[in-house]
Amino acid sequence: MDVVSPELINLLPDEIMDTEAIIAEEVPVSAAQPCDVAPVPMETDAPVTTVTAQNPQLCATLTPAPLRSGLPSQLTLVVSSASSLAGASVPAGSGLQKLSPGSFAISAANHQIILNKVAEATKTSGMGVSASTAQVIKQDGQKLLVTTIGKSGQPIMLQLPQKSVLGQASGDGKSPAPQYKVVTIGGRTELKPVMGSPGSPLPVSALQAQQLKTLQVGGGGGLPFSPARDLTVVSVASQTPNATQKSMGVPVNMALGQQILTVHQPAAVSPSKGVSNQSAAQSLKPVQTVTMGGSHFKTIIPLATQPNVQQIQVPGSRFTYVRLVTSTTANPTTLQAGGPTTSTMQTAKPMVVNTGTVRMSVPIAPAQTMKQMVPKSITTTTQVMTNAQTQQRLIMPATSLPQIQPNFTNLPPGTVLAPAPGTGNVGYAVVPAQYVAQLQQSSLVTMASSSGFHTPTGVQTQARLPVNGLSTAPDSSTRPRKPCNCTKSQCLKLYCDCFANGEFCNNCNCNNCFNNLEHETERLKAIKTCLDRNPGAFKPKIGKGKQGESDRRHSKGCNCKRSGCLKNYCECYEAKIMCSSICKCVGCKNFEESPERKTLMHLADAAEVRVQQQTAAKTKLSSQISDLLTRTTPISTSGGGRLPYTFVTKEVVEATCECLLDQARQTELSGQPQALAERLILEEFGHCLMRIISSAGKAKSDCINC
DNA sequence: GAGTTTGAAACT
DNA sequence: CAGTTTCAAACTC
Repeated sequence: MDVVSPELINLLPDEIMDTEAIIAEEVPVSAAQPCDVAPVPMETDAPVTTVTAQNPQLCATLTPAPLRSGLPSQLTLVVSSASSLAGASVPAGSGLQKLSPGSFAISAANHQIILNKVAEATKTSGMGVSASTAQVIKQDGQKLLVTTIGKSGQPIMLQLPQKSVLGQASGDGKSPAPQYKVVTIGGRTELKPVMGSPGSPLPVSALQAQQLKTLQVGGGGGLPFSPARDLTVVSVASQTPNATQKSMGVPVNMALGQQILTVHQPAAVSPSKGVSNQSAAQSLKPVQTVTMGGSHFKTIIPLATQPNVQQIQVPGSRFTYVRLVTSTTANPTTLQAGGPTTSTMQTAKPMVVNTGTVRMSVPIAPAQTMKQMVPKSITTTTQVMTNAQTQQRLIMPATSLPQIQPNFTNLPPGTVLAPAPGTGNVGYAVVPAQYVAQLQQSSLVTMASSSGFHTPTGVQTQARLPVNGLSTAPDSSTRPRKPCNCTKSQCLKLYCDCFANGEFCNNCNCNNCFNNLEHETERLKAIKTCLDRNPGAFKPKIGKGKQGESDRRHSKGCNCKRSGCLKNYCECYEAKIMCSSICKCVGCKNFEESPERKTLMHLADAAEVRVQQQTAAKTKLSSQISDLLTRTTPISTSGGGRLPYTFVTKEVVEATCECLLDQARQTELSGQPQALAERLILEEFGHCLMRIISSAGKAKSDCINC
């Protein structure tokens, strides 16, 4: 049975697809909760191993089975709970949950174990609170997919709305559309019972604390995402129990570190991508829940081993979109796009990390660099965010996007979209790839929601070094940016360079800045306002020519009146391009043959050379001094307060002279008066002496110490 | 660092 | 669309 389509596979975290992991993995049942493995008659099509869990705590045991072959491997899986799993097919009190032989299959191709028809568990609902809530998979027709055990040991549960995949098989309308629950049992030694302790009267239901939200972001239905790619994502949101929510017990450990991923399963057998499958989307169960820890259950995300960065590559868009995920108290909601639901996303791996308070994904970098930047910083980030008190959110709600952004491709990177009405705190953030770099360099990620994700007051977290913006093309997505100094615009108008370039303010000097995730709503409104005024407001002003930079030109042209377009007031000059016919400038001197321009360029080049030479000379001098001091310092003569004289070697003198000559050249090139030139040279000489003395003194003290 | 100049953005 | 105002960066002293 081909349960998981290639599209889905692409969506799955690596752990799930790790065949080796499951093969090599030891039985993941926690030692603390030993499980009895007992053969139980089941309605299975193939002999399997049974996995039992001690009542009332659940545990699951997977007996490693060869999965490499294409044939369904035999596996025994017994999930049992004496109180909750005493289904009809399970001897009462035996504590065994039977899985019929036909109830599962192993899809070697997908490295998944498919447990079918665990509906019997629902019959046990009356046997106790635990049974009624979550200890078993109780939805009739549901199927449990036990995926491979991730190397990281992170259980991953996937919900596969089955109706869209296999629901056709049950098209008689009488039998409920089966659903697949994909559960990765990766606990290893971390595997712990999901249920409460035997003494606990109440089985702790993860559903009480969490819920899954299924979001479908489709393009064909008017959503701003790519029409070619639809994505269903699920947020796991903390919540209060909701009557509309269906609880599903997970007889495996879903403790710390779990990942929950819901993927809208497209027509698995359909070879075509992008085929509309709206009915499938509509068939999504609004809520799929997993019983875990307790009402206050929190999941600590072991990010070090997980691909936290989730990116969504939108065809036709130059941006990489990422999801910000936080918990939410919103009611269980299924957000669906109106358009096609076939998931063909190749690059995105929706992964919702669940915490009791905060969950997130990290803004993303270009796809090609994604994996490089994921690990460490994300870990730090998430640790911080786990402690936060507020909730972050998932990607953009399909229902609200059209209202917010008529043209998604015009969204500036960094756009944070407001939560959709009625969806609680679920929202989306579209973050530019550049911002990833900011995050990468920032030890603290402050993706704050309006409800209180804390950012150090008054401190932006931009990590990008303020490099002269002139050095790179302004339309470059990687252009370094100076910190802004906005005071009145709240950094929400195009006056603000950060905002205009779709970046969050970071390490800026702005006052009352709203260009951050703390002010998502305001920022969103501002973006919308700008786009209403000018749909291309966030498009690069300097368009690339057809044949490279030589054809770069300002998209609108400048309007300079007094600067002659030879100062940085002029956007053309600032971008190091010449004015073009579309410019409306007066007295323009920024054209190819302009002598003024040539002079300026010459001076600029000279200045650049000067800086380089100066830097090189200073570096050389310093290194030579250090080298000489380490080799020739006569300690015996360095007693008292006198410095050794031997450091004034030939090399030091030569390096000093180089510095002085460089200085002389620079003053000459810049046309400085002789008096000033002499002064600058003398000053440079003084600097050299200071460095020599300083290095000598340091070397002296070092030698004394040694 | 304060003040001025400049031109894009925003506004009317 | 044009004129005016606002704004922040560039520039000067």
